[in-house]
Amino acid sequence: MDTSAAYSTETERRILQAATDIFLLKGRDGARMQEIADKAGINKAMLHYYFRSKDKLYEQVFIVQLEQFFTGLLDAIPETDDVHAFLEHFIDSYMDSMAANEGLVRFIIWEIQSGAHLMPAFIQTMFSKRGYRKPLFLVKIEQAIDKGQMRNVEPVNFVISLIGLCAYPFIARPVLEKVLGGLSISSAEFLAQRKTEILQLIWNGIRPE
Amino acid sequence: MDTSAAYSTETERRILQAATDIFLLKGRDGARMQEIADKAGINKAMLHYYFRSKDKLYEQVFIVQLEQFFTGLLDAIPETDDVHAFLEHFIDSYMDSMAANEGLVRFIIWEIQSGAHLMPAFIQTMFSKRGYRKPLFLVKIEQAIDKGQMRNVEPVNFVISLIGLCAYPFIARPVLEKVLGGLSISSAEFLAQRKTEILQLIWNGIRPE
DNA sequence: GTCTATATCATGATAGAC
DNA sequence: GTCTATCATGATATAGAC
Repeated sequence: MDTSAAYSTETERRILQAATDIFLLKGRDGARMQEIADKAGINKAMLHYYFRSKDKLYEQVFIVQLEQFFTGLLDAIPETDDVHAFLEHFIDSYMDSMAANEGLVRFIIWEIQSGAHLMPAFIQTMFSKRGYRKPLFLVKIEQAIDKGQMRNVEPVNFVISLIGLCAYPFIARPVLEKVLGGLSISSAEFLAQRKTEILQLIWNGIRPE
Repeated sequence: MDTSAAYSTETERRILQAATDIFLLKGRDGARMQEIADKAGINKAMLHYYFRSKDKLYEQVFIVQLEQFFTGLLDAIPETDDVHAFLEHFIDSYMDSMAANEGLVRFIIWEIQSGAHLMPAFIQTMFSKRGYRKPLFLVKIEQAIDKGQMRNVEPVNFVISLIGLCAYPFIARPVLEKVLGGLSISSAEFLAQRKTEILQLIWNGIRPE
């Protein structure tokens, strides 16, 4: 009776895995149904049998990947009340996550630059799964300001700064690695140095006046 | 005798302008030769007559646009020796430039995410035009450190931070504007607020210990 | 230089036999 | 459910008349 079980046949999982690999590597437009079929070890007709169209297939991949990404981001928000420890842990987790998922970063940027059309629907889904609550991040910042642990920054703007500092090296990776010959963004050396610099910059930057 | 003049016929300029508009709007893959031809007021055959292929046409557009972008970036580096004024002026110019060129930002990000394959050749071109010199930015920072005007940051890492703080809102624009309902990244209000926050964050963040 | 018509090809999608 | 064969479309690119 459980018809939803049919939604996860072995074949279907193989297709989704192959589609994920290809879409993350080549992007929505660059991906070819033939290539996905080959990688999944089936023929094109089966792709359309299981998923109606390329768009539908892409949408499935998108939802799974973004859920994974945001879950990771939320999990990187520690519970501690100490602002310094909070920042240090977040920066550490978030950057490690990006360093380990080059394809996912590229995928998300592609999607954003294409207009982020799937975003609103995705956010709706996340909300209905987790229930709406004010982002923990903003709450933490407001608390820290109230306690006088940091100066009166505009919380949203501050989050943009923090995320930007962490994410930018990965966004610009291809240029940086080409221009600064020999640099590897994901190398332990660069990552460690970058984390330290971000933390120092932020930590000094938000000190109460 | 001046055959190079033939390289800038009215038709050719119309084509380049149309191609620029379309490529910036739709990206390399999304752009259609037919659409470019329509916009230029000619037919497809002429595109291939003047530019051999779509790739060649794209490359021309790419070079012109990137030269424009980097020239703007370099022009945004003021001569002043005062670190605070230097940062303030750079942040101001750079962000205004991005706010006014949404299409160009998207174009560059697309190109970067596709692997930045045209970058090395482009940088070569820039060097041979301007001659190599150590980036003024790095020189300024090293001087400021020597003079004790800022703490001993790693210069390259600092530049990445500064550019990241300025550029990230524009990179993430589609998401930010969708998630934070009503926010307009290019609005005078947001820009002014953001510039102030970046300058304060950076300025506090690099104070000598 | 400019146009029409067409070659050539790749892709997403489907029909229909088994 | 699975396969082969094929359609329909839309793209780049070119041939050839004017």
